[in-house]
Amino acid sequence: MKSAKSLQIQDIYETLYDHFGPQNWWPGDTRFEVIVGAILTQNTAWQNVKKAIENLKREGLLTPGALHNAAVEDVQECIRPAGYFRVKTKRLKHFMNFLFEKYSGDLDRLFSVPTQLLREELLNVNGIGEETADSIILYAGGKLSFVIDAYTRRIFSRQGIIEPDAPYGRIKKLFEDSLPEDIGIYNEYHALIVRLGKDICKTKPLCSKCPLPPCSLE
DNA sequence: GACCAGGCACATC
DNA sequence: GATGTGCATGGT
Repeated sequence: MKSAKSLQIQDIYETLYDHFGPQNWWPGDTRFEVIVGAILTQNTAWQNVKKAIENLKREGLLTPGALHNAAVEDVQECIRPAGYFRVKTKRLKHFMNFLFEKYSGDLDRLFSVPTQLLREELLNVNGIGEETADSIILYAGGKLSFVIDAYTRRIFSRQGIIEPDAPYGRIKKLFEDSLPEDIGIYNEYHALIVRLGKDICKTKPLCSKCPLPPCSLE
């Protein structure tokens, strides 16, 4: 038995997919690159994160062992373009310490942990909050965990489907209860929301170009 | 030059 | 428990 909100959430997925097509996220060649990107993109434009990732790759630091052993100053210099470079270096190091102390630096072992427990463990790492944890689980681990972000709040509150200040977990549960348990859909839906947010539904929205039903701004 | 970007931790009340 | 603040670079 699906609520009206669930049906809207399903309809909006169809609309966005038809409008934008598949987004093929996450941009990144390896699981480890996805994890690093998830931390670096916190409150930061992906454009800037790309430069940081390229720097890390060029310096040979984009593997668990290399990043774990890298000097703090070297990491800072690579990720400077992504902003918050001091805090983000700490956050990367916190994750590496967790990965090596608990899983010997082995991502296969990390992602063999059941999703719920994995999420709790990631949230215990200083610097990994709910969105970053869910991004890592979904896009690096390929496991079911819907990602909520600022765009999701903005777009779906304007649609009258959620309260703008609803807790993260409530929004996440609404999406997960509304959608089939399908990695491809979780993957594409969040990516499509970001696409809509970046292109159209910004703080200054271009509502004339929005494929969604009329919202509270129109 | 102001404003924004695919958050999070921590201080303070 | 709610609210405020620091963190930093680069594009519009």
